[in-house]
Amino acid sequence: MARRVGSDGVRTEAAIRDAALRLIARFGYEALSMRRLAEEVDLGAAALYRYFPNKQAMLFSLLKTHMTELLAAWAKVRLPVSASAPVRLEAFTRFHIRHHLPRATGVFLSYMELRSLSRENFDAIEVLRRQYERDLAQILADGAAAGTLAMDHSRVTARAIIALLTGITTWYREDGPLGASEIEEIYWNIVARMTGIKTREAALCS
Amino acid sequence: MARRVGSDGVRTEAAIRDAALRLIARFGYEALSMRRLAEEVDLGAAALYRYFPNKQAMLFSLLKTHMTELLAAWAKVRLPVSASAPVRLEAFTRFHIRHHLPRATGVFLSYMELRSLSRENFDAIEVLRRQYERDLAQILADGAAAGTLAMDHSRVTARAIIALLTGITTWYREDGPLGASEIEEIYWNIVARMTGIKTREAALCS
DNA sequence: GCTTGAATTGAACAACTGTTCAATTAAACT
DNA sequence: AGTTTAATTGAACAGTTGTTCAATTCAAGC
Repeated sequence: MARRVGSDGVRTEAAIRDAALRLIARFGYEALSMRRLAEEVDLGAAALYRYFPNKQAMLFSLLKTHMTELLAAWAKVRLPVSASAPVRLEAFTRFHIRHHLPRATGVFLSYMELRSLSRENFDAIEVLRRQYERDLAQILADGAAAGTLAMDHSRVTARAIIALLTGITTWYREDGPLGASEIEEIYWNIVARMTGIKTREAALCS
Repeated sequence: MARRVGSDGVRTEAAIRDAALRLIARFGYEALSMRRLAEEVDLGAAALYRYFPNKQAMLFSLLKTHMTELLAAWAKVRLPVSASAPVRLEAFTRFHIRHHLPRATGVFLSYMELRSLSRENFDAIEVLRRQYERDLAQILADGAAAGTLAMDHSRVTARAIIALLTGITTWYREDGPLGASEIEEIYWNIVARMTGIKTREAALCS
């Protein structure tokens, strides 16, 4: 039967999280039963309760991990405010695409299953989401103030950009016609245009 | 009252559809039980099966109605190809926002619960969705060909625009700080910029 | 080999699932 | 009135749900 790695509970937990992400993305949180998930990782359903106190906590843990990983990864590549807004914006755009494309299932979950969270769990995730959004809005506001970007509402534009970039994951396929780097270029051009960049690709507006 | 069909069966069905839309948007399709839905409209659970053959058919009906209404409404305001691409694009943008803002729950469902559809039901909805998307892509392609718009990939840009516009429904609140018409202006400016419009607001690029 | 403690299990629980159907009520038509 | 048809129901069916727990298997330390 299941040839588990014994006391290496870490690998087991990772396998559970992985399967849970995949199955929830495919069928939805409510539609996924603990028995089905357990079967996927060759365990009895009861064994799952050694890794998560209950189903809701499992979902919360998945979503929270996704968001904290996102913020941690962004913190690593984020440019200092001393850099110009267009350069910081390009860094954000490329980072967002690079980080999200290989994590399509996690992204999907994070935007779809928020409603399955209890109120307090939802609030905890929302705080993280807004932090990310605010970071982008700040870049846009800085650019508008410095005259290197041109847009009407930095907060609204930030939301629009994130929606547009995240939407990639709904149609991107690894074996599709467009490669990740092509997509990166196309979308960076789009973002550059919609924020009225002036320092780069000025030819676009001539 | 002269019709043979039902006392006010139509009104009952509308009430059921309404409640179903609301409850599914809030808790998800899988999480909504027929008994809970029936309770919401003061019926026994069994009575629902007079209006829909089963739960899956109900969801499909809701999503299909949403999409056909969208396409029908768009067909009414769509401009002929004789009009310039920028004008047609503006019509599309404003239409999309006006149509979606008062239908937030339906929109949410249409993008969230696709995975809860059976394969064939999914395909039927997908056909409609792509038709809408192709319509926008055609406008962009026409504009690019005529030189009145400038973008790299009309298909990709069409998806980006729809994602960005539809994303409004995730944060728009009727009692929020931004009114519908304000949002319409902001987003039309965004779309105009990202498609490199040349005939209007040329000052943006100067 | 024996002990220890963690990992896993099968069985059980009570509640809930979508769906069916004969029986019943409500309404419409004659 | 009565007759016909539509609308609704309660009860039942056969599964499934998340979760608990005593009993068991397992891997490592002695």
